[in-house]
Amino acid sequence: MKGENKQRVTTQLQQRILSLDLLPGQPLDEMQLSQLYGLSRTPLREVLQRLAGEGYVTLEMHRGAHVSSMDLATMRNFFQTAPMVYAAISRLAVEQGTAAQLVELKKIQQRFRRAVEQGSAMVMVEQNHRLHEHIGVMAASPYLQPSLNRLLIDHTRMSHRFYQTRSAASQTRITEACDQHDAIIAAIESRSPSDAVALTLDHWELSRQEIDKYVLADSLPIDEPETLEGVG
Amino acid sequence: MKGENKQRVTTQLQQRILSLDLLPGQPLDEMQLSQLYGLSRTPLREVLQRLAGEGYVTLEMHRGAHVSSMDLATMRNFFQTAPMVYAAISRLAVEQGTAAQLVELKKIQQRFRRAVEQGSAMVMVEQNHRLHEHIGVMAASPYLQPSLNRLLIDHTRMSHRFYQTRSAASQTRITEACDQHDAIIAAIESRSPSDAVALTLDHWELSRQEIDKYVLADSLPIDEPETLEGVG
DNA sequence: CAGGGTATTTTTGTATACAATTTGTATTAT
DNA sequence: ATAATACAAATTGTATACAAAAATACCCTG
Repeated sequence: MKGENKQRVTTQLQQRILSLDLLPGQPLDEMQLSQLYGLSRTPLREVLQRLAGEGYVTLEMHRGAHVSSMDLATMRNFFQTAPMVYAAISRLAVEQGTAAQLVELKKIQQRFRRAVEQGSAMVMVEQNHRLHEHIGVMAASPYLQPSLNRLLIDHTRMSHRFYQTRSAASQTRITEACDQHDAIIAAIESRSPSDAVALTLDHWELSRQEIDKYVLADSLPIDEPETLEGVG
Repeated sequence: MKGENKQRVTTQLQQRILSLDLLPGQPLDEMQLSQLYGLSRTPLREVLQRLAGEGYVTLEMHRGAHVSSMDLATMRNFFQTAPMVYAAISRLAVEQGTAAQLVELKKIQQRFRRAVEQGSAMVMVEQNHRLHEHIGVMAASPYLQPSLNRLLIDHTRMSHRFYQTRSAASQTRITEACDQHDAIIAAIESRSPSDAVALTLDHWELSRQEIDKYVLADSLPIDEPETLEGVG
């Protein structure tokens, strides 16, 4: 089982980037990483190429790999794009998701809620990411998923502040977000696309309010619940 | 300039896949490709990893690379996703595109129109792809672009039939599509997002009608012109 | 003659060695 | 003292050689 090593390193690097252990813009030394993970440079470079394709890192000719940065221009774009994609993904998840996937989704939400109760920010960030990523899997859209995943990379990296609960108010917001997860899951289970979309947008708004303090931007027109529904 | 070789091979493989010279599902032999392009296996594998990240090929453990396939399930998904993403990209292109990019866009359209006049299907397919890809670049959205590019890969591969002009009717449709390009460009130039979106959806409908003969599916609710505009 | 299992061949995955490019530094000339 | 250039060090890109896994062919057995 030597081949699975590469997948392990890929996952680990993804997590280190999402957890801000590797900061945006930080250069990644091939030699250093290869001996850290006990892998030679050849497969490690392939991992980096893959991560570049997924948006975690950027590669420049003869200049190596850097953790993808988050400048203000891209963050503005983030606010314009996220609600539309999230809403579409939620709708598709309702329509395409399987029962088995719903079970898995509930498991992730359980882990998230436990983390909330224990106040462990790191686990919250991770499980929140997994939850939304899994909704993306349920949507089963090879076309939208890459955009969702790119959004989630930056959303998760920005969300660290959200879960750094210092005040009672932020604790309330976290609990609210957790309840929203349950509501979204219920909407998916009851096969109600419009509910899922509306709840997803609520969830987005809550998250947005926190981050908005740093960057302001208008959203694109997004999924409008009851127009064009089943017209074709 | 040995480093540019890799980029050349990447571009060439992309084009061979888009032109159906390499068919969906077709296995890609590393050794064969490497000596065809005069590149050793190491960089060629990195090219394949990159192409996998972009959706051109799929990689399986110990089983090599295959050209991405197009089954019915994903095609249904294609019809659900494409109009929404295309509309959003057009809107962003209006808002974000620069003057220089508009000049380049017109150049591509010129090449496309010339191909239409000369009836060279292959060039039409290629330039049509470039045109929509360039609108994606103008949108300057690192989040939506990967989805657009994945859509365009399959859209271009499906569009070959569209440009195989046998009847006078299909010739008419091609001319109409060409005129729609001009209209979209004009909308971008006059900075009218709603026009650009409406025209893009018209353009999509024309393309869709051709492909619809093979797969039928309803679209997601898509960009609704004047709702929620500048509310936040 | 058919089926299963083993050996052979082919193909993929990895490591190491080498070449080329970039970056940092020191020296020199103005 | 500062700027420019040449030189040195480090890092990335590529090729080749080797190891492991899968596909195939072959042989043996029933």
